[in-house]
Amino acid sequence: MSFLGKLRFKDQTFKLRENAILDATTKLLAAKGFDLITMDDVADEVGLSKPSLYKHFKSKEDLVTEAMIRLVDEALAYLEQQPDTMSPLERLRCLLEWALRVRLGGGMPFLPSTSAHVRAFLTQSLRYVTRALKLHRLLDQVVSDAKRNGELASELPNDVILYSFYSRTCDPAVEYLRLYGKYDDDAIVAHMQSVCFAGIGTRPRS
Amino acid sequence: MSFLGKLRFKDQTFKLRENAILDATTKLLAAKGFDLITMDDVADEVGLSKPSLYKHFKSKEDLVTEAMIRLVDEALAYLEQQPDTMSPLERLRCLLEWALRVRLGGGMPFLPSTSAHVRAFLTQSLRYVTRALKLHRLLDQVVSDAKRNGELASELPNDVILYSFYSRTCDPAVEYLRLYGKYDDDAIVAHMQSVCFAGIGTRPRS
DNA sequence: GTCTATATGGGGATAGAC
DNA sequence: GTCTATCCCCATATAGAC
Repeated sequence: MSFLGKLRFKDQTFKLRENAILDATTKLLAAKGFDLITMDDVADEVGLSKPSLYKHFKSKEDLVTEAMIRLVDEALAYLEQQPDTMSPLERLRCLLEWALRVRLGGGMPFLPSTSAHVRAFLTQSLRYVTRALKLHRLLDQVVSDAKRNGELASELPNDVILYSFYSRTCDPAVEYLRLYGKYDDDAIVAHMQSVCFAGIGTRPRS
Repeated sequence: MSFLGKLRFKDQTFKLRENAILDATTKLLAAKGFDLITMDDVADEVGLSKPSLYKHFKSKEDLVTEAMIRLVDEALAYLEQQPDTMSPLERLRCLLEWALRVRLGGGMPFLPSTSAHVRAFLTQSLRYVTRALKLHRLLDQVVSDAKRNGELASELPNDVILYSFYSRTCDPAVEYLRLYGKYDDDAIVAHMQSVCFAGIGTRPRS
């Protein structure tokens, strides 16, 4: 609860409620996607009425934007918390694991590939774009380091690696593996990491 | 036009119009996604009025289902047309290239990962599911063959390989590479194939 | 089978009382 | 700031003339 700082009591409860709303939004977004969510759904999930929602967020798009911003902030926080001793490759492996486990736990993937509409209004939000860019720049540096270390394919351009990495965090294969493959979370994470870094082709014998 | 067979003239024009509608639907689906398409959009694109659309397809969901079915049929046709001399790995490489080029040309990815809603009603359609399953079984055999040949990672289960492969055909990385990476189609296909089969990690020296 | 015109319903957003 | 009740747009789907 440290994020509350020294707010007055009323402001604290306000912040807490806002976070509860964002939690519900995140959960519903993961489950149903933007277009299938109604503001009534969110209100019901939080145990609030719809008009109260609009006191906190001025529109559905604004609400979702804030949820996405919070998610990127969490990713940034996760990166910063990694110990300096970690190799670049380990950083990426762990970040992928973190993102996958967030999803498997009912959270959201942090790339809005799901909907052209969502992508459109997110890129309109300066606050979102700023954070996304910051994350992108940090990871770009990690990728450069990893290539220099010989931990990532130096023949691939950085952006190819990065976009592929992002795509793995929101890969629909995860849902299919859980639904039809009946794997548990650990197995799914392991397989996704394996495919992400080594592909589906034959690997060199170790 | 051989698909028209020996239909009477009226039935032929009917079939042709139906195909034009499906073409428009496919194009719009790729561009905007299911939720953002309106039946007016489709009608305008074909040069028809909305009620006429409903003479051909009884609902928006039905329309989209038919478009997806046609797409899976095209994938099946593409597979069958491959020469017997092709290795299993080559079959997969070429199928991936085919799917990616369909997308890059304004077409649709053949996995409905885009929307929970779309996935829901597609899996309700027996005709769609039947075809999707047929494609899945065919590819499962190809994967088994490739593993036996030492062309694919034998340590990965078939379904992990297959779902990963499907995901590459509708990978959002493609759009990002085109939009922000400024790669041409050939480069995008090459990079996506490279990442799909060898991952982003260090590759063995050749 | 094609059109113009219209019905229907759902969901985003708000008015106004408390 | 929270609620109940309501507005109103928009998109799916249809009625009915030709």
